[in-house]
Amino acid sequence: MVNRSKDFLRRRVEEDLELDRYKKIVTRFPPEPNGFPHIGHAKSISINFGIAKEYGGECNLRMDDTNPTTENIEFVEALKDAVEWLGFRWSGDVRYTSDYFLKLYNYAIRLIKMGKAYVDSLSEEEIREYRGTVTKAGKRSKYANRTIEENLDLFNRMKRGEFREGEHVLRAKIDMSSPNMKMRDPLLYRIKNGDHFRAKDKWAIYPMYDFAHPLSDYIEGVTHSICTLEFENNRDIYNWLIETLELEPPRPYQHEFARLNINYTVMSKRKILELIDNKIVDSWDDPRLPTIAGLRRRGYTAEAILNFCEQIGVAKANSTVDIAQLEFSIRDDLNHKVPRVMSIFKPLKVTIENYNGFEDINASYYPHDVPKEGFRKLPFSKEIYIERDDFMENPPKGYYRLTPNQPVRLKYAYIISCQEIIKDNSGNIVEIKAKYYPNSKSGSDSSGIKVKSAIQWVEANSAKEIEVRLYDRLFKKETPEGIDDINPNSLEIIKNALIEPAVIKDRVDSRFQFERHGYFFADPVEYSDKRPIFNRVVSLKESWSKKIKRENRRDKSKPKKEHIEGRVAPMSREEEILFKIYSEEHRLNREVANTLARDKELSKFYKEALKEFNNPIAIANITTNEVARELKVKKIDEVKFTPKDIADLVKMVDSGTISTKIAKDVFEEMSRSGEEPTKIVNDKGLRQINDKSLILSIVKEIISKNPKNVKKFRDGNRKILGFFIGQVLKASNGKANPKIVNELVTEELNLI
RNA sequence: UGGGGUAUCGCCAAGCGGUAAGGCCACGGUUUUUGGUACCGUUAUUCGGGGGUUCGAAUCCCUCUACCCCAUCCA
Repeated sequence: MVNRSKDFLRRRVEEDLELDRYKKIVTRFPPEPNGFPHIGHAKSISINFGIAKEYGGECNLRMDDTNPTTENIEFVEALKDAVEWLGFRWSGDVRYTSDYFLKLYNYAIRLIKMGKAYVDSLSEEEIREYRGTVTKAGKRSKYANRTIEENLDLFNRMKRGEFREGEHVLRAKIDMSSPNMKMRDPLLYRIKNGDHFRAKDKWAIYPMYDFAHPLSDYIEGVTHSICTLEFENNRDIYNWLIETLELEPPRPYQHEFARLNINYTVMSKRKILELIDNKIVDSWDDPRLPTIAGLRRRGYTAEAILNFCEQIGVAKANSTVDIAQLEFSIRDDLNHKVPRVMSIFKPLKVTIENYNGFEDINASYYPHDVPKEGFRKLPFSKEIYIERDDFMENPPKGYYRLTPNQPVRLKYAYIISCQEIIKDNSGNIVEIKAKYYPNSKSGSDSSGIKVKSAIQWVEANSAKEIEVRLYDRLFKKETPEGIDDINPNSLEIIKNALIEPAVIKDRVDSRFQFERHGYFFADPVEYSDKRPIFNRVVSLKESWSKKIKRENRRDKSKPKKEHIEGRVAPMSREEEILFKIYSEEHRLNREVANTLARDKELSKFYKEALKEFNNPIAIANITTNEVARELKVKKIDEVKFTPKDIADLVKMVDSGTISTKIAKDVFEEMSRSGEEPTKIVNDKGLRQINDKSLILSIVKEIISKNPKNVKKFRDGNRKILGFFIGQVLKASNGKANPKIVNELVTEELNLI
């Protein structure tokens, strides 16, 4: 990760720091303790704690416990645990929104006193009706005009528990016809009778998210309140509250990023809970679940998860990450960490008829490319087990393992070849009689026999039995819709797998690679010496089985989406007249004329500029492009340049004093400082260079400095022209006439 | 449908007017006592579509399209 470019959040943080908006960065991770955190939370944790760490700030862990009916202490613990396990430390103690209830209550009082909040007594259904719809404005409740005293009294009595749930709520008085539904007098407080898991029965009213969240951020001195995309609409309330309460700066700002989705799994608390309730998985820490507890129990490491979070990046586009990316991150991590051992899942007995006696073979735990040391003893005798799949009587082409006429190496031990196949009455292979080559021992092989592969094995009498749990993706569909999409084979249990004894006796690690099978983790809950249980974290990448499958797979390439062309809204009568004038009299091209005709402000601006300098096409072009951009973000009376300024700018371009490229820079400066264009050009000496010989010398210099790119050009890369033009322009501080540069560069390059 | 967002390779994702980064996946090859790893190579003449501005556009302007979010007394 050499030059990893910064994501938009980090860029914003850096900007805020540079402009001295904050002395120190404070972020927060604010989960609601109503479920176990999943890998989506890990992404948020990684962002919030990561940013705080990188910029020398702090990150708070805050339990957003404003809804007593769903929250409890078990989830608080799971959340704390997850953050710690991922390796982060929160600043100070764990925070709780419930600790701020009194402060929040006082803010509410202030809002009421300002006339900005009122107690509403509409029923739940009425409130819904009054809210209107996305296309229809809502209407305000008749209770909205209660006096401040009435509101204060009612709110106070709500707090004291004098009312039943639903009788009254506190609402902000904002705008019932706001196009943003969230701003239609949002609820601030509601009555809840049950006990809160921390505040017990102290409160009868509880703040809503939209009220508690910004204020809690403010109370904690949070600077960057980072949340997911679905809260974009809530940002208006966030700002409204802070502004309306006239809170002392510095204040926090909310920023949103896209939540994590992964294919073949589900990420929401609701859906995970559904799996637990339907007994499809055992509990929150089921190794098939994308919960942190599940991943952890499966054998994922914190490093792998953190790497994953870093790899997928942070952006604002809704996206679904391929589960293969997650699998990569754990393989990548475990590869250089864990010992390799041999295990047999489906044993096939092999009797080595010409071997007698017993020996202990010294075998390294790590392959040559893992820079770690460690050995164990591998018992060897004439009776061993190999994997059933590692022998085939009638092998397909390209099969590397043991066959009636293909020898194979027993890893760390000898080369064997098949002498006889023993079958039972129904024709199943039950045993292989083999012979070994005494001079082929690993490390001192003088047999000269070439084998295609080495396979794993265990010695029959010393091998230990283990249970292995082979986990696979939970759903068979990429985008699961429900329980019907469950992968019925998401868990395969092998009760009597065999493993070399050192794994059980020495226990050098809790994670192993079972060679050629995958990475495994001693189940932290159910493992015992009597019944050792290993979870498969992830299988190894396997090109052999894929190659076989590929042969009978059809190509199902997706057809490109068909594009539907929509209809442009028709012009009004006046617009049509304008369009006609612009395109026919002023000879503007249709697109420009169209843009101008449909936009009254632009049109007016254009006409005024035209009075100053009669060059309709040039004025129209700059108006519909540059001026239009400014008008998108500012109102007409906020822009700092006048039509005359634009006309002057065009005049300079027209006369060749400046190039269009310089004109853009001047325009930027104009809209920033409001200075006159001629002054800017003079002050900065921006006159363009038209002297051919001067430009030519720069061109030659650039060409001689970049032989590699010259070669690219000669090899047919025309786009590289842009590189040379850019370089020449840069060398002349942007002043060289780009048309001439273009001409000369092309000429020179073709000469070579 | 009003508002707010988003579109760059099969999946993520850089890019902010001057040569379309990188990772995953896939595909070849080399090394290998793991059909693993590592290493080398291949994979976007094109950035949702169409126009326009410019010497030059993924980037600026116009327009169309698709998808996501908002009408819980959830967060």
